[in-house]
Amino acid sequence: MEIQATTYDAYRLVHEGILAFARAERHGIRVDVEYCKKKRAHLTRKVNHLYAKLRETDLYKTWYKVYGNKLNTESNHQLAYILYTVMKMDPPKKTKSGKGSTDEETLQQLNVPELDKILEIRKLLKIRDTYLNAFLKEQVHGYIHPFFNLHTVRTYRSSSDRPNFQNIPKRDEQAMKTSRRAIFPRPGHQILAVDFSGIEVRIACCYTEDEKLIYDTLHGDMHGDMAVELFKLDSLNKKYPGEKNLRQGGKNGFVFPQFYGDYYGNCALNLLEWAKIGSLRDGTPALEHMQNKGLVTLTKDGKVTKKGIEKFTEHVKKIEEDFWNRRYKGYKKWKEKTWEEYQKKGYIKFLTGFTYKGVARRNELLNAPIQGTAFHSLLWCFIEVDKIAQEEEWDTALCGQIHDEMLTDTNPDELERVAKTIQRVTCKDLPEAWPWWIISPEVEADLCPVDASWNTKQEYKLPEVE
DNA sequence: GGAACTCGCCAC
DNA sequence: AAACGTGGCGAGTTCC
Repeated sequence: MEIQATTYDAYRLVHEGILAFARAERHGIRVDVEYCKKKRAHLTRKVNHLYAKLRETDLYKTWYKVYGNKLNTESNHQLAYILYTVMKMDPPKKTKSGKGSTDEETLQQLNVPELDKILEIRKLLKIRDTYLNAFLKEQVHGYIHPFFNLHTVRTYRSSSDRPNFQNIPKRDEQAMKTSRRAIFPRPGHQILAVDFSGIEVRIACCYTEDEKLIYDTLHGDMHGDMAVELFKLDSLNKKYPGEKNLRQGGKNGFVFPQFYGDYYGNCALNLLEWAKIGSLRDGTPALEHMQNKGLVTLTKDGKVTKKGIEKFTEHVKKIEEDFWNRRYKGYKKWKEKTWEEYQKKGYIKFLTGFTYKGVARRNELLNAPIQGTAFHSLLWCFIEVDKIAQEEEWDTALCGQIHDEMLTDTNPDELERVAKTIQRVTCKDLPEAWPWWIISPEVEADLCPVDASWNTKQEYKLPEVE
């Protein structure tokens, strides 16, 4: 690559980034203190109610016999001892340090109805303690001031703390609503969030210059294509919910894990989980279809047999080989070249001028430039938008950032101007400033109504910029 | 009584 | 041969 950013460019990005983040931190984010208090109490009542039910169960009675007054339902250590030592159940999964696991997946597999109550309690406590309580602890005069750090992450991404603004629930409906209901714009303002679409894949395009990857990103559907191959479908259409699930499986069970460096063994197991909730447009369950295609064998009650898992794993192995050796061979070549360079020199350089050095495993090393550079693109835009906001004396302010997304606390009168500016900076100015952006960036936006909390966001079509 | 650890779980 | 990248944080536990 002939275009080479310098270390000084990297330094400047961090320097200006810190200043822009400091302004966002000072601005802060409004929280509904009364709501947090009320909801916190409400969750406590709910949890107590669940505790009362749990106390009636056999599991609890066994637990009490062993621990007496030291019994603590939040202690996974105690729970593991009860399940795997006292009750002598076989742990379906072990933790890194080799003890029987008590995470959600494991407890569900154990098929003990009482454990569902523990999971429900865990979920509510997570919302109460990690989010609502943290907001209350950190708020000053109704505003939290999350920090955005540029000095903590090996890949030169950012992190956030006090409180962490980058892990507020989004996927789980209840957790999302309960947590984000606490986050508000300034009075009379509205929250606008703009995020890059598939930025890591696009950055991978810039590094690898893989023609097929570029084509698929712009015009194709790599997740759908992979689902078709993995589940041996004739075709796939997202408009059928069962087939949409299979596409999700292709994406989250294969494509993303592969890009992070996972291998066919884990992917196969993952994909079988996705297959359970997938079906064809004619209603055929995905697993049944897969059996018809000879990908798995099922027991009478519809479970995948051990032999079936082996068969499917072999199938996924072949698809993995094809994925890297044929489909994205340019990407593979880049991985080999980059790993070799690192082993020879002890470091690699990012397109943004940052140097990655020190001991790294292969997956870490190959992920770093992509993750870091994706974030630097957001950071560059954040700085630009912040500068324009200063120059033009906006009443609107940047107030936060989540790796590939920026949030503004927006004056509705300025909404169109703000949206246009962000659209222009992200999609036009960025690739002009950094010509190694050989594929066009794209952004999507969400907007909340005026004076409405973050859980009310709706898709917002950004104005066209010529 | 605090530091350092494990585990689980939220985000990208 | 091995096999998922980057974080923060609450709670429990262990160590000193």
